[in-house]
Amino acid sequence: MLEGVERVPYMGAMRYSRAFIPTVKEVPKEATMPSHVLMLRAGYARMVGAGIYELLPLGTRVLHKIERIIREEMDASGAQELLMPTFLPGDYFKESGRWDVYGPTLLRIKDRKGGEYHLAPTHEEIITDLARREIRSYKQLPLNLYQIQLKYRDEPRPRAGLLRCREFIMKDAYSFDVSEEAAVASYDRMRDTYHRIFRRLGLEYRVVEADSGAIGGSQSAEFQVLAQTGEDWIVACDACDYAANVEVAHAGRAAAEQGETIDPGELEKVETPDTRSIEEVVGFFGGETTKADTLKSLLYVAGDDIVLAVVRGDHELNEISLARYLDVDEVLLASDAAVREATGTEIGFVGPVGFKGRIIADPDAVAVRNAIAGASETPFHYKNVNYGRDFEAEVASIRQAASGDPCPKCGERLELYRGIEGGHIFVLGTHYSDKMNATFLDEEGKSRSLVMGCYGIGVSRLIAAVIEQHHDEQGIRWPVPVAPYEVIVTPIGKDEAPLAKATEIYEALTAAGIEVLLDDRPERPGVKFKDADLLGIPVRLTVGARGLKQGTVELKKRTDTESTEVPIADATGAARAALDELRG
RNA sequence: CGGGGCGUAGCGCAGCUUGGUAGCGCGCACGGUUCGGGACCGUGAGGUCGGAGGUUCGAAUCCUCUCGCCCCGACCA
Repeated sequence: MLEGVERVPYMGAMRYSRAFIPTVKEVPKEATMPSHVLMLRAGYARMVGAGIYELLPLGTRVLHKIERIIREEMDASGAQELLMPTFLPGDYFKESGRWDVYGPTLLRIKDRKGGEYHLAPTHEEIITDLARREIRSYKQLPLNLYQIQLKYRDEPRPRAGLLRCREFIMKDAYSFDVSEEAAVASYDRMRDTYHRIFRRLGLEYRVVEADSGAIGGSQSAEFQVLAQTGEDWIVACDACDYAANVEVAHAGRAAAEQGETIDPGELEKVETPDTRSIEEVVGFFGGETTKADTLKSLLYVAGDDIVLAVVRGDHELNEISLARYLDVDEVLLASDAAVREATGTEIGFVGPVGFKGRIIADPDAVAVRNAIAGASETPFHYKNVNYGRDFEAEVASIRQAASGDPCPKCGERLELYRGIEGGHIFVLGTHYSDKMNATFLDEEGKSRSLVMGCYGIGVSRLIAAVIEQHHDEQGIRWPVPVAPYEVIVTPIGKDEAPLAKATEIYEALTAAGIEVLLDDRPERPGVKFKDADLLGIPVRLTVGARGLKQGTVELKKRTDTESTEVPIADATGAARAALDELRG
């Protein structure tokens, strides 16, 4: 027996006077975005180094809430949780080739004997190794295994608090199937599961087409949490379900908007000093000239070749689209020297007319009549450049989609959003199982490669993502399912009565299974209100002498500006009703 | 890795240009007054001025190197 130790319920209750919630008034100077500022100010997290954070008790409670939702939905989908090591021998990544491919992002460690190890940035290899050792028969499939744990990436630039860390918590799941079709079925099931998870977290998000990046794979989708502070740009159609990361988005073709009826003018070379950018070119020609009347010509190195990419002046080139079209891993913008060598002119005066190499032009670029383009001679531009007459090119969609572009699916208007990548799901196929010889025997006794999928959720990142979507000037406004406490009971005034009554209410709420914080600190009302708003607890019950006389307490939702009086006897019921209402 | 900024008390900052031995606000401790939206008065504790080297009688301040953090870009499941 532990004498004299106060027992408190596990999930439910906490007295503020005993809680470790170090709030601060001033904005820490290293933080710029709302979630970062608020997590530090409200005492949810502290920084230890760039991209390395401590989660304090409140932050940990939120993390556990998110994890719990993820576990419930993952388990419901038939996936099973396991734990894999974080500290890994280098052999597995060497076997898959990622020891080299990952480069400096992989945090490498040598042990005392000089053996090469690393901290896991992700676990495809390790799980594939487990699978090849343990899966032998189609009868063991399908199988979906997941884990929630720390991952490490030596990011070139950690930033934005928990949004981009070097150490972070991730849920990832790996599915194993007998065939591509079965793998796609697993993928679809995960997609549904992710919808449930993101909805329960109270997030506004879009599922978007995405680049599958270094992981490879035939299909992938990102779950992008919409936030002005997000790192990714996505386009989405409001009329249909098309949505894509701008990395891979295509703009649909507008129906002959540009006057194809305009007569082509005579090609004319114009001396245009100091016009290296499109802005400067437009400024030089002045008058009615707009960026859309010009062609932007960019020289790219693709493998051993140099190609000229042409987009309309007001458009941005999409390097991923260009690389895909050229079927290379990546394209690099040519250096000044390379441009001079290939074209004999300076950057800013390059153009398609007379270019003696491969030209890739965007459909919108070739549609421009009487365009202005570089003359491949310094310092000159051509006027009245027309595709077909003055230059030829391979036409391919290589520009970034932008706000107002037509949707490639339905033709309606695309809108641009910023997003935080909260989850990413992939069909991997046999990429890893082939490399690592992970096979099983099918019904006919034939050996076949396991067909895999992988599914990540940036769990710690989502804490910040939720705050980005749910805050105001005063502080955080947690959605009920992830709030560290559901109700804060705030006794006001120096008398005994409010604290005594508040304590009763606190105990009643706890008994009713509601998670409560009792602000029993001997602070002035203003301090308590400010802290309650900052912490973001969804429901506040204020117990003051004023109300006690009339037998009422005050109930205020964090998202409301007005409070309501409720009878003391009814406090628990009213709180529960308010929470239910907030949950929707 | 390129460009920019910042390191002085727990937090936010001044002092540096023109060297002379460190200050303000918040927070913290104690006493008193106050008590429905970050109160007030008084007293007090707290600093290797990021680190190393140099110049100088003397360095937070000038010089060199270095480490860390933030922002923009490059990069990025």
